[in-house]
Amino acid sequence: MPSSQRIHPRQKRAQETIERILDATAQLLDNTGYHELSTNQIAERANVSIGTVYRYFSDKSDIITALQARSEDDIMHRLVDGLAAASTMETAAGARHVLTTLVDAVERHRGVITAIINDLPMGIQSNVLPTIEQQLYHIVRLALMRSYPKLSAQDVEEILYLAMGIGLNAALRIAIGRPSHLDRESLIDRTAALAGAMPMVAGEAAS
Amino acid sequence: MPSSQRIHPRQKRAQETIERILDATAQLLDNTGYHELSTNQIAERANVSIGTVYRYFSDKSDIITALQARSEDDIMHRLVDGLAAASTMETAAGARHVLTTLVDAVERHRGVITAIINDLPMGIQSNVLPTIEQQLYHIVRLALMRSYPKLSAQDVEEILYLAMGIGLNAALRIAIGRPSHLDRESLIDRTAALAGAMPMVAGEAAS
Amino acid sequence: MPSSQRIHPRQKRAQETIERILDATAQLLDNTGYHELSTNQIAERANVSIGTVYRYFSDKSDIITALQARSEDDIMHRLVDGLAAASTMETAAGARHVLTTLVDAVERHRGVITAIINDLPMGIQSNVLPTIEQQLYHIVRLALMRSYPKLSAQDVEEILYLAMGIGLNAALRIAIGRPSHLDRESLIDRTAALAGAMPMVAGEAAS
Amino acid sequence: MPSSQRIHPRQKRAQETIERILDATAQLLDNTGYHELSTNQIAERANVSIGTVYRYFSDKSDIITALQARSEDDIMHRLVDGLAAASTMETAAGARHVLTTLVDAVERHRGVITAIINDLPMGIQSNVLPTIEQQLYHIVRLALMRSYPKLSAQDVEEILYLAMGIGLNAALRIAIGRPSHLDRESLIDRTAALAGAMPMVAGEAAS
DNA sequence: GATGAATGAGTCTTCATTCAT
DNA sequence: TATGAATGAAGACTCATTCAT
Repeated sequence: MPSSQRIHPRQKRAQETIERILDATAQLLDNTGYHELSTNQIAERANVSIGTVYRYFSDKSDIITALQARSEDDIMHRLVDGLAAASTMETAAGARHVLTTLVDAVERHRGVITAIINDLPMGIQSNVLPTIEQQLYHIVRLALMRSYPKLSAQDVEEILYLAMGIGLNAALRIAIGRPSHLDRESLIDRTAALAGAMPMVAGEAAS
Repeated sequence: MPSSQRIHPRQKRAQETIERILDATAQLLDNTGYHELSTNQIAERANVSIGTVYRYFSDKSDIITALQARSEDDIMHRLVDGLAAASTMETAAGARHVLTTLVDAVERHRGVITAIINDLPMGIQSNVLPTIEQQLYHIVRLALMRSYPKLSAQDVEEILYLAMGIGLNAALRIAIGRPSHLDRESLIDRTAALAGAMPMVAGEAAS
Repeated sequence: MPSSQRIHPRQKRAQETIERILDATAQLLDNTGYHELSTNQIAERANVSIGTVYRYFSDKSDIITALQARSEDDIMHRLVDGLAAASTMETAAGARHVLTTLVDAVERHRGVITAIINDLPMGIQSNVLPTIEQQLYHIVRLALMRSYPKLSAQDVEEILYLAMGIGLNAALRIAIGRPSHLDRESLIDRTAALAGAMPMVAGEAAS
Repeated sequence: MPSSQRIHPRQKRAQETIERILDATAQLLDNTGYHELSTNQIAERANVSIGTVYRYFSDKSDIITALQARSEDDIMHRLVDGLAAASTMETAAGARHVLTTLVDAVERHRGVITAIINDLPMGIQSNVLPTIEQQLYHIVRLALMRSYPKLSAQDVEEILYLAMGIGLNAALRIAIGRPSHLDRESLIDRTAALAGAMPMVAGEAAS
C-alpha cells in the first residue's frame, strides 16, 4: 500500500541526521550517565555540528526523550511479537518466552534504560520504563481477566500493579544487575513460575 | 554516671552542624535530584556558610554518602526491630509486619532513597539500597534455609536474589510509586502472601 | 601564489582571539603576579567571554605557558639576529651589541618574565628563562671553545654556567631592576667588558 | 652586662610561640611556595591554633616578612663574621672565604629564600634579598673605595651595582640551582677570581 | 590569652545554548 | 541549511580571617 507518500530527499536527509544523533547519544550513554554527557560530545560523535543538533532538538533533554521513545518503541515491538508467539504455547513456556524477550530487549537498550532510570530528572524508580508499563498494562489486564474471571476489579488492579513491578524489575535485575555467579536462564525460569502463580497466591491474600 | 562523659561543647555544636547540613540535604532531595542540588543551596537551607559545609564534608558526594549511611542505618534499625517482633508472630502475620515496617521506613526516607536510586553516579537501579540488601541477604538466607532445608545452594541463591529484588522493589513501589487508587494495606498483604509462597513456587521451577 | 593558502576566515579569527588573550594576559602581568591574576580578569581585558578563554586554553597555567613560549620565541629571534650582527663586529663592540639586544628584549617582555621568575610554581630563580639559557648555552659554548681552545671540558662547563648566570642576571638587573640614577649604557658597557674578560680571569682560578 | 632587663615569663612564652610559628613556616616553605602555603597549615605544624597565629601576626604576609627578616639577620651575621675573618687573609683567599660563607648561608635558608624570590608579590628577581644587598652595599663600597681610590663616584656606583648582582646571583646559582655535575668549590673559586678582577676590568670599560 | 568553628568573597572551570557567517 | 566560535550563568571548592566561648 502506498500510504507512505513521497518523501522528499531533503526530509530523508534530515531523518538520517536525526538518527545519527540518536545513535551517537545511545552509544555514549552506554558508557556514561545523562549528566556526564555533553551535547558537544554528541555532536562530535554524530559527525555533526552542535548547531545541527539544535536544529533538530530543542533541548538536551529533548534528545533523551526522543531516544527513550525510540527505545520504548523497539522494546514494545519485540514484546508484542513475543506475546504473539507465547499465545500459541503452553502457559509456563509462554511466560518464560515473554520474559526472555523482555530480558533480551532490556539488554539491548542497556545504556538508554540505565540513563532513564538513573539520571533523568524525576525518573522515579518505581515507574521505570513508564510507557512500556502503561502499554503492557492493558494487554496483561485482558489476559488476566480472561484466565481468572472470578477476580474482582480491585483484585485485578492490585495484582497487576504488583506483577508489573515484579516482572519489569526482575527483567532489569536479570539483564543489568545480575551477579556473574547466577544463571540467567534459571532466574528467568523461576520468575516465570512465580508470575504464573501470582494470581492464585495473591488473589486470596486480601480477602 | 552516664557513659557519655566529657563531650566538649564544641564537639556537640559541631555534631549539630553536621546534622543540620544532612537534614537540609535530605529536605532538598525530596524536591530535586542529586545533580540539581547545589552545595550553596544546602548551605543556605542549613543556615550555614558554604565554608562550613566544606569543613565537615570533603566533597559534594561526601554529603550524599553520609546521608545515605544515615538513612540506611535508620532503615536497618527499624527493620531489625520489625524482624524481632515478627519472629513471635504467626508466619503470615510476621511477613506482613516486616513488609509494613519496610514500607514505612522507605516512606520516611523518600527523598534520599530516590536520590540514591536516580542520581548517584553509577547507582545501578537493580542494586537499590545496596547496603540494606546486603545485610538483609544474610538474615533472610538463614531463615530460608531453616524453613526449607531441602533447597539446594543454587536454589537458595537464586530465590534470594529474586526475592530480595521483589521485596525491595515492591516496598518502593508501594511506598513511593503507588497510584492513589490502590490501597496500601491490600498491596502489602498480597506481597506478603507472595513472598511466603516464593520458595515453593520458585523452588521447583528450575528442576 | 603565496604559501599561506586556504586559511579559513574562522581560523584567522580564532588565531586573533588567542593573540588577544595572550596580549591581555601579558598586560595584566605587568602589574600583578600569576597568583593575583584571575582568568576572569583576563577574559574581561581581552574583551572575550570566559568561555572563550577556556576554548583555547585548557587551564590557567596553560595560558602562562603559551605566553612564556611566545616571549621566549621572540627573545630568541632577537638574540639570534643580534648574534649574527655581532659576528661582523669587533669583539668588544660585538659583546656590547649582543648585550644591548638582550636588555632590549627583556625590557619588552618585562611582565611575562617577572611572572615567570616570581610566580610560576617551582620556577626556581636560578633557572631564569630556562629555555633561553638552554638554547644560548650551545651557541656560547661553541664560541667559547673556538676562541679559547685550551680550556678543559670542565673549565668550559663551569665558566659557561657562571657566565650564563651573570649575563642573564645582568640583563635582568639592567632592564628591570636598575635604580634610576644608574646609566643603562654604562652598565651595559661594563658588563660587556667583564664578559669578555671572563675566560681569562675565571679560566685560571681553578688550577 | 645585664642590659637585657627582666623578661617577664609571659613575654618569653610569647616569644617562643612566635619562634615556633616561624620555624613551622620555614619548614613548610622548604616544600612548597608561598601561595601553596596555608595559614591553617602553619598553625597545625606549629601546634598552635589558627587564632594564636593571628594574635602574633596581622597577616599571612606578615609571617613571611618576619621570617624573611629573621633569615636576613642570620645571613648578615654570618656574612659579617666571614668578612671579619677575610680581612685577615690575602685578597684572593678572602674573596673565596666570603663567597663560601654566603653560599653556605643561602643553602641554610633555602626555603625562605626561594619563597621570597618566587612567590612574594612583587618580589622582583633583580632585588633578591633586598636587605642583604643594601647592607652589604655600604661595606663593599667602603672596601672598594679603599682599594681603588682612583675610581670616580659614578664608577663605584655602577661597579657596585653589577658586582652585587653578580655575587648574590652566583651564590644563589651555586647554592640552589647548581646542576649536580658541577663542582661547588670550583665554581666558588672562579667566581671569587672574577669578583677580584672586576674593578680593573669594568673600571675602564666606560671611559 | 588561646581556641577552632564559622565565615564568605572570590577562584577556576564547565557546558547548554545562541547566532553571525 | 550547516557550521562552530562565542557566550555567560552557574557550580564546586579554597582559604585568609574573625570572634564567641
